[in-house]
Order: sequence, then structure tokens, then C-alpha cells
Amino acid sequence: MHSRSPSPLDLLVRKLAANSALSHEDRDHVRSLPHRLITLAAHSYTTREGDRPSHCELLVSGFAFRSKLTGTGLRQILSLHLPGDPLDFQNLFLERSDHNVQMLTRAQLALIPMKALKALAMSRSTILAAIMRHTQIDSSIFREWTLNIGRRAARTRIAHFLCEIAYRLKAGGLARNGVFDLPMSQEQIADSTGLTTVHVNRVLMRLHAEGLIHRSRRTVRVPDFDKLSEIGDFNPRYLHQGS
Amino acid sequence: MHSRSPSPLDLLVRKLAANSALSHEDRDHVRSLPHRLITLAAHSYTTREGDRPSHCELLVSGFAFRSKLTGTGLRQILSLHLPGDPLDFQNLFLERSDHNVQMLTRAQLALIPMKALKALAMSRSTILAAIMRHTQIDSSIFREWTLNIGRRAARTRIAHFLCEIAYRLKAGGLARNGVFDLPMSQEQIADSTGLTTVHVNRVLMRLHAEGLIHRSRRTVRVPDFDKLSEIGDFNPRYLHQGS
DNA sequence: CGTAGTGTTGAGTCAAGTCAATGGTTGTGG
DNA sequence: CCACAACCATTGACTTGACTCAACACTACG
Repeated sequence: MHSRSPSPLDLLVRKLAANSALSHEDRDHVRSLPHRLITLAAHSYTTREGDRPSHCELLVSGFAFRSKLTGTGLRQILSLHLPGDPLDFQNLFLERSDHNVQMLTRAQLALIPMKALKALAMSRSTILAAIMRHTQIDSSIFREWTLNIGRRAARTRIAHFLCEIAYRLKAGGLARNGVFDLPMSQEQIADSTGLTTVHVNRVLMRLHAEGLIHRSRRTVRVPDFDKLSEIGDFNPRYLHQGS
Repeated sequence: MHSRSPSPLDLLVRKLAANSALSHEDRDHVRSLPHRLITLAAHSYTTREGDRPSHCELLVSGFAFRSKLTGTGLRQILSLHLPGDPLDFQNLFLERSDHNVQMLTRAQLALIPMKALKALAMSRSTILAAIMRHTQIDSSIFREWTLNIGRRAARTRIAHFLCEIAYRLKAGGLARNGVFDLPMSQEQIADSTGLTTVHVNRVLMRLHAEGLIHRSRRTVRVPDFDKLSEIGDFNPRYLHQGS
């Protein structure tokens, strides 16, 4: 075993190995995928609906999201991506993207040529399985969002949304003592929850007044996660962590 | 090449081969998967949230759907499955199901032991890739539903829903001249679109009065698909057919 | 210090929900 | 074949959660 220099691809290895068993050999193969690092400004797109993606993107730092637009231009945010998340596995076997991928903040991405990733995946089925498992967890989150948007009242819906972010950030080591960064405007929260900006503001104000959340700028503190979970009808089962 | 007797697994072969290139050898392997046929009554479950699925299910005849419930018992239907659709690829690499799978009508299922399917998929990466592609199309449909429920008005939403079903049924050879079976109660349509039964009824009545749809029992006729598509903001791109 | 993006608030409206009753359909068992 | 039960569709009257419109305040940043 020779020593290796740390690489952004370690993030990908960690992500895949967290949910699937990967041999040392598999890990080495992932780590030696060709890639290059780029930095993007907040709001910039990496993929637009209709694009033929040529690279698979790994979010090294910063936040990103996926979205779709209606014919009249209304936006729905479909998912949120935290540092360390791969962004494009959902498109791996589709010719054209059916949604947009956009940065929420300034972000660093590792770009892995789709061809190389696909070739590796096709030659090592454990890696393909690990990727598939990751996309299936992604899909489970889509399903929970559908339930959230379709069947929960605004207050519950927003509480649920906050719980998910808090939980995922904590799992990724990005939250301490219930304090975390949520670099989203209220408009973006509205587009994530199927509500309007004004209504999101009112609900947040009320949650704040009730002491369920504390906000200053883009930092949120949740003093009692269990209480917020109850209000948000949140159960992390759908995130398929551990097990 | 020897002759083969027709089998329910031909449906699976057709489904997978429709979207991915599979060799004759691959097809033969899929066709020779172990399986057994069962018949289920309308409304029966094959999977419940929390279950550890042991079989992968292929819908041979009849209709099925996936759903989740909120803590207070409200239901959201997440997807609809037509004859020929596989039902459980979404759970292939997850230990526990995060949603329910339920029959809409009396239905025939082919049950394929998960182990056998997984073993085949792991030994032939083209097959795993075909399965993955299928689940990714599934996910694309989840995303469109999220947009539909989150950002479109009731009338548009229901029109969109009807267009999707009509389109998919037609693609599967299950609609003629814009006439097709929609074996769903208005309550089920409501749970699919994030609306209430009463409101679904009013919208359907209005669409009917405007001549955009004709209904009798569980049969629907769409005289002008393009017009309904326009009202429903429907574009079949997200179904990733052909290409 | 101006400009653009956000956040906050009030007043008024409306799409969709709630509640409740009626009638129609389907299926089943006697 | 009828009668009952269970489910489903339809409608009216009323309510409300969320939206719209329109100000105004705050913050960040060149």
C-alpha cells in the first residue's frame, strides 16, 4: 500500500463507501478517476434542462440545488445539495437532463468526465451498485418532498424542510449544537416548499416568535430538534442513513 | 438460437431493451430469471413502508401505485404503474422500503427473487445499467410530479396528470384514438395531485363541460390531446422516451 | 452613497378546502 | 332477481390558508 495525496475524490469515496461496501481496490479506482477542479459563482448553472451533460459533478464546497420551471416560469426547487454531494448521478444514464443544476453559493466542483466514470462503473459492478444506491437515496428524498409539498400545511412543511437540512448537515459534520448555515433566501425556501415568499416569511417569523428557531443572517439555530421534528412530522427514515 | 415459450419476463426484457441496448445473451439471462406469477385483488399491498422487500415485482396486468402517508394519515400518491412496469427497482439497493406499493386494480404480478435479480445485475453490468436507466426515468417522473404539485394550479395540474397517463398508456399500446382506461377514483386522483376529492370533482366537471375530456365510468376520452397538453403545461420530454 | 437584493408588514382577495347532504353504481349474498 | 351495503360522484353553502399587491426597511457591496 503506497501513500496517496488527498484529493477531492476522497469525498466521493467517502460518500459511496458510507452506504455501500467498497474494496480497497474499488476505492483506489475511484480515487484515480480523472477530474479537474473549478470554482463557480453563486447562482451559476452547471446544467440546464435539455443539456447533454458531459461531466459528472462533485460538490467539493458550497451548496447547490436542482430545479425545474413551469411553462409560465414558476420555479420548483427539487433538492438541495450539501458539500460532498455528487450532483449528476441522476443523469448518468439519461442523454438529456430534465432539470437545472445551479449553485446556491460560490462553490468548488470537481468535474469527472462522464465517459471515464461510466467506463469505471461498467467495469466494476460494485461501484455501479454504490452509485445506484446513492441515486436511490436521492430518489427517496424526492418522494418525501412530494409528500411534504402535496400533503402538509405550510408550517409543518417548512419545519420539515428545516429538519431535513439540519439533519443532513449534522450527518455531514456541518452543524454544531443545532447551529448551521442555511445560505438560502426566503424566496428559495418558498420555491423548495411550493409556497410564496411572503407566506414563508410569516411562517418563519412565527416559528421564530415561538422560540422554535433562531435566525441571524443565514445562520439558523434549532434549540430543540425533537420539538421541531414533531411539528415538522419529520422522521429521518427516508434518508436511509446507517443500516 | 433455440425457440422459447413466451413468459412474463418478456415484458421485463421489452421494458429494459426499450431504453438500453441489450445483447441477445443479456436478454436470455433476463428471460431465464426464476419467478412466479401471482394474482392480487384491488387495493392489496405488496410492500409497506419499512418492509424489507425480498422480491422484485413486475406488473404483468393491472394498475398499481406507490404512496406515502403523513403522520396524521394524509396520503400522497407518488407514482402510477401501468401493465408491464417493474414495481420495485427503486428498492433494489435499499434495505427497507420508504413507501407503500399497492394495487389499483386486480393485478397479476411476476415475483422475481431479489437475490437472483441482484446476482444477475452484478454479473452483467449492461443489465444493471439498464435497470439503473429505468429507475432514473422513474426519478425524472418524480421530479415532474413535484413541480406539478408544487407550482401548478389545480386545473393545470389535473390536465397534466391526465396527459401523462394518456401518453404513457399510448406508448404502451393501451390507448386507442385517445380513449383509455383510468381505473382511479377521484379520491385517488386527488391523492396523486395534492388536492381534495371535492376539488378534483369540480375541476373534472369543468374540463368535461368544456369538452376537453369525456368520461364514462373509468374510461376517459381525450378528443384533442394537443389542446389538453397546452392547458396542462405538458411536455413529454421528462419521460425520456426514444432518444 | 446609491442600487439591488432581501426581509417584513398590512390589507384585501381568492383558490382550494371543509362540511354535509343527496344520488348513483357496483357488488354480494340470500 | 332483489335488497342491502359500501363506495363513489356530485352539489351547495360556507370557511380559510395561502396568495396578491404594495409599501417600506434593512443589508451588502461596489
